[in-house]
Amino acid sequence: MRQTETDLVRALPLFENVSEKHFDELMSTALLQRFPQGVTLIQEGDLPDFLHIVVEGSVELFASHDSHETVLDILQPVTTFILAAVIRDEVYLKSARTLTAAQILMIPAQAVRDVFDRDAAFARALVNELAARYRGVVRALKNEKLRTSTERLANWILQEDTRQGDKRKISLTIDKRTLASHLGMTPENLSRNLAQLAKQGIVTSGPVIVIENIVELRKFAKPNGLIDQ
Amino acid sequence: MRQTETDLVRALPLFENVSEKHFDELMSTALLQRFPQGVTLIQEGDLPDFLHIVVEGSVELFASHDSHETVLDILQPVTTFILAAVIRDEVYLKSARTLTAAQILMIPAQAVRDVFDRDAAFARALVNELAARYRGVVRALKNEKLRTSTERLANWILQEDTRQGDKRKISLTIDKRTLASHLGMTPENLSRNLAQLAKQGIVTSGPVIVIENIVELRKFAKPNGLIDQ
DNA sequence: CGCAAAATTGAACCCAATCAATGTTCGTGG
DNA sequence: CCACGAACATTGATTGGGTTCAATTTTGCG
Repeated sequence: MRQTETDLVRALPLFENVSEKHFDELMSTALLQRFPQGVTLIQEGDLPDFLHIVVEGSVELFASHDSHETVLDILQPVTTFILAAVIRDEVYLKSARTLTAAQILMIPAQAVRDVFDRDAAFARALVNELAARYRGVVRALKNEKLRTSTERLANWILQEDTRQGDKRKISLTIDKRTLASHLGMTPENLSRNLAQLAKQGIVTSGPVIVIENIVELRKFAKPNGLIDQ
Repeated sequence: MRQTETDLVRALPLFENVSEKHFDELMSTALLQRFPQGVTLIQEGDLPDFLHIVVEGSVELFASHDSHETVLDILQPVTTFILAAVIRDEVYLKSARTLTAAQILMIPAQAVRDVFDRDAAFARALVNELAARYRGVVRALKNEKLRTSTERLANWILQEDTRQGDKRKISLTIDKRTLASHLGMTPENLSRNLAQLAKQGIVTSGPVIVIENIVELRKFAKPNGLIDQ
């Protein structure tokens, strides 16, 4: 593992205040691996071997039941995942697969639990990380239960515009099928919803979305600090 | 606060291994209060003053947006709530109200954060509690996204039957409106769904649900250890 | 009893998924 | 450089799950 990557991980809130000794202990047994696109990293129902951290690329978390599948989250660098399962040493509730080629740091679950028992700063950081994740899922649940799919899309566009620097012009980095499932809808519905939002001043052509009238869009989307962050 | 109640709280996994000194510190500033039914205990958007623990009665967690409301969870004794907001000292994402008359233990948020910084056992217990809660929300999200409302009801009946001692005869302790919103449906739909489940051997009369054919019901419900616990 | 709240039933409507057909884009190889 | 195929995207038609509104029945309680 190269120094730049170690530094990247070291800078994560999760490891910021961990002692040098314990950090080295965690990293010494860690693996940094490259995966091609479309690889299943973990499978719901399995017991956790590693704490995973997306260092590069993107990863989708999903779950299946009765031959249906739903995307629960899409992760960008740098993010830990399946922390809760590692902490409790219980089976994964979600599966994960790479959406793009990706680089994943894997820290043995036992090492995480060991250091967590001995390093108070790490324990505290874990609580904070978990609390943040918890709130993320609650937001997702509210988004799902309190909004229509068109509203979810409108809010996603507003957030993505902010993320891309308020250019009122968004470039899609993931394909629309993936975006659709991220937003909890079918690809067909994403098409229809984008067409629908033309009434609110949205113009779509291929992988580019232009916001012509952000006031109208905001009025329709009704962004909410207790759902969106 | 009476000794029996202190003992009850002391026995919670969250406080089990906390030192006597720190436990006393937490309890000395805590308040144990009785509330009538229908009282709003916390309001989404407010900053947390207390960590709450349901000691008696039941409490519902809900959220509102654009004049719609959805129930996110129903809590029975003995359970902490809004832990994540307290840890991070960030606004509540949910509101809480009593469903019945209830007794609530309230520990000042600052005291929780103070002890958490000094007591490693408490910090560890918090991580475990939070991880468990996190997994609970993930299960709820999967339940919502991967099942129809009739399936959610069927699974709820199976779980409730187990909880009430496998008598194949369930008594409803909460009214049907509340149950409906807990299961993510309208009261009208709960009625229809119960009628629907007659085909699977469910007989409903008033607040009593009888399971005549549990094999059929299971076949329909398709319980799943990665959604239901 | 008699009233109010809760529960049920019916009808119309809405949102979203599915199925099917068509159009578009893009990478590959001739 | 063009032709082709495969995956992706759009559009239309249909269906289904679920909400809403309205009317009626049942329940619980003073």
